[in-house]
Amino acid sequence: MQSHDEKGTGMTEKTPGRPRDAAVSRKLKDTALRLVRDKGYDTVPISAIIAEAGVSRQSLYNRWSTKAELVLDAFYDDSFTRVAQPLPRPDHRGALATFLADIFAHLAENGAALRSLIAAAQADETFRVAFHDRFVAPREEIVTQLLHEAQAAGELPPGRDPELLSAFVHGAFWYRLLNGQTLDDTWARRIADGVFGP
Amino acid sequence: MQSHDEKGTGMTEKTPGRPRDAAVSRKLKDTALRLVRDKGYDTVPISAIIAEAGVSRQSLYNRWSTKAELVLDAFYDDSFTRVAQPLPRPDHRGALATFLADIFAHLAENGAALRSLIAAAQADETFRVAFHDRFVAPREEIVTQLLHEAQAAGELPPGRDPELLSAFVHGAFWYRLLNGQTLDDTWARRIADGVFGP
Amino acid sequence: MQSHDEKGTGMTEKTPGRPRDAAVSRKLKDTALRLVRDKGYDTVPISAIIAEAGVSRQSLYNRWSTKAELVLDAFYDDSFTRVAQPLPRPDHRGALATFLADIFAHLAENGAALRSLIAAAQADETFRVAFHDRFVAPREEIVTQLLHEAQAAGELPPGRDPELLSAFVHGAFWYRLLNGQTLDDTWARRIADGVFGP
Amino acid sequence: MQSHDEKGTGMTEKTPGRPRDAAVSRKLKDTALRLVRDKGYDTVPISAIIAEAGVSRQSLYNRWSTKAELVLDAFYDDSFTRVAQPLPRPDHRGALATFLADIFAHLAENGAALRSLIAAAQADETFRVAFHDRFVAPREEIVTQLLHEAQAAGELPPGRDPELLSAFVHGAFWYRLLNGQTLDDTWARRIADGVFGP
DNA sequence: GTGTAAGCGAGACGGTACGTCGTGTCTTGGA
DNA sequence: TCCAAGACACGACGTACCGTCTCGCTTACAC
Repeated sequence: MQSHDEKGTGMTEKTPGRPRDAAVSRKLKDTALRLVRDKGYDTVPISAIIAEAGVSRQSLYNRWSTKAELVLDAFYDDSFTRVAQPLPRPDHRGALATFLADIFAHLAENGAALRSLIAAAQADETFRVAFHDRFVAPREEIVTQLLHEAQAAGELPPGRDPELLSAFVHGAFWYRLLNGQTLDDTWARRIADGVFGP
Repeated sequence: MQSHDEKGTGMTEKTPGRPRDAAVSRKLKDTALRLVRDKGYDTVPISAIIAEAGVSRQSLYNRWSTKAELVLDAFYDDSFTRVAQPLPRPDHRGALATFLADIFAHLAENGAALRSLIAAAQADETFRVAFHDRFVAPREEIVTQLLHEAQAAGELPPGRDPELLSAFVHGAFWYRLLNGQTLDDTWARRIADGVFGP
Repeated sequence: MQSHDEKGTGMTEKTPGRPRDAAVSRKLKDTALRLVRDKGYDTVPISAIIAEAGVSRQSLYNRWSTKAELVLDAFYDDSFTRVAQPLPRPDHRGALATFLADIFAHLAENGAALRSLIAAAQADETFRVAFHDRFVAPREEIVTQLLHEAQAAGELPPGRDPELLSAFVHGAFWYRLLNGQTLDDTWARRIADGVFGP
Repeated sequence: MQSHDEKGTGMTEKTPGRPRDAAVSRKLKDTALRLVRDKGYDTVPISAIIAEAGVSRQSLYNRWSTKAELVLDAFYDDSFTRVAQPLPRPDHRGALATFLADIFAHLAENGAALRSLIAAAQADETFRVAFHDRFVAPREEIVTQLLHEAQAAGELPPGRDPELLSAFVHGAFWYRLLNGQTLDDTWARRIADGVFGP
């Protein structure tokens, strides 16, 4: 629940002057999250966010340089972000299917916003990196880890390439998401089966 | 080399008045293509395209409603668009690797633009559909077809799911592209091997 | 009733493209004039002018670079601007008094605006020059001319210095105006008497 | 060398708490004076003054409500402000010329700032009054007094109107100043001659 | 001494205004 | 009807000041 992108608050060193008002950050992130979910990323102008949040323009720019960064932070704070749910061990195939099904369930609410974040990432390299580090990489790591464990447990044939399979899994996920296709439990199962084999 | 998106030219019905100047369309598409490749999709304003093309604003809007549609058309015209290169039959695994390697080679030049098109597609549903129908689906179909043939030829185990594998292939491609990772011959081979098994 | 400051319309050469809409200029100048008269020069933001005029921001900047230039043009167009009322010849002292009394009468309505224009002129040299050339100098010239004629007619002693006396006249006017003091017929008479001697 | 406008220090009543730091006032006035002289009144934002002075924003607002008041105070402190130099008696015409020449000499350095103070006075009535009381009225009084004495001494014809002549003198001064015209010894002499007659 | 009250540097904060940019529609004159 | 040129309404942007506020600290005086 703590921010990563906010400017100048990297460390907790004591700074002179009036401290940033946490409520302002809170309101901005909450409003941004809500508006982006409701109307979509680029339909929402910055002015709308600050107006709804009842906050001054400068207060936003004091914290974030871009709408993208604000929204990224907002999503990170959001529960959607919980990433590290422990996966049940014995059945790795089922674990993967469940993990994917969970993510897909969240996309019902956040899919549009996630798509717009991916889109925004294509126009801004530093944002892309931040987005990758905080959202993409952790999830990919989880799957890669799971596949390695499955291989160690003999559930996945030793010849398979976990990194590649992880890219397959996330790729299939992104590909369908960005092409406006459905992502449901069936697809989660199908992907898991495709990875572990018939 | 013929346009699909251009407005009002679907049929060759006789219209009264002065006919559209094909050179204008040509200049617009060429300029759009060049500028987008050079500076990126959303760095290039429409004003810049018409200025460079030496064409009036209205002439553009007579043909396309959006920058996205123009650029889509421009890319469609471009050689990058050739999609249906015949695949050599006997070795399907190798055919897939070659097919991917070809695409990846084109991305060296067009990757950035393609990414921005995918990004633009996230904000505009009708554009997304057009983009999908003209760029995404054909290529996916090629791979699906190839996998089916490979299965028929016994090169791919019968238990495998060609549609899913096709999603894996394109997903891996998109995933790496959109995350700014390299796509080279090695990856093409690795993907093909991942699909056909070790 | 024709503008001097409007950009790019110095000559009546035929320009290609859609011509400027005279109604837009009209509305801008009228609104600017009214608002400045009512609320004072720097109390009126540009945004208020364009909002009231129902005109786009760019349309204003197409014509004038500054609020100052717009307002100056607006005042120039205004009847307040009529400057060259012919002065009755025989009685030069009375003519001067009448001329001043006329101006003072106009100040009842425009005094505040004139003060704010003078103030604005102090911050912007080019505006100051424009203001001087179009408003100040013509009036000073009238008085100087009148004094010369009076001198020729023997009404003003030959030893007097018309340029200086003209500066005295306008100076007294400005001095009282800018110091918030009254300017009425009595003062007009008093100034005229001071110039021509008892 | 003592301030008039500073808030809350009118009397020397004992106030509890830490007393104001005179050095802060000093630094503010000095910096304001210097910056305004160098770059002009409205080119200098308050932020620049406090930054240069190394003083906090609040410390300024503790003392003055406006940039205008601060600058007014700064100028009042400045040597330019010395107003009451005794005038030599016998030759009143020469005394006036000298008085004006002195003022004009100071304007070489302070003219721009004085103009901007006059400008600021047009937008703020209470400031206008303060400015008038401290800068304008005293000087006008000196001249009026001098003219009365000259009249008593028979140097100025009894029919002349000292108040009007004083307005002439200062008016001519302001008029030329605000219109960006030169003010030098020649003009001082010319004005004096105009007042006393040939 | 200790408490109280204000000054002080620093900087956040809600505002307001600014001038620029981009978009899609429109209105000229001429082809 | 097309075309080049450019005006137009609209809406968003990021910046600049302003005057107020809230921190933590310091400085005086009163008790």
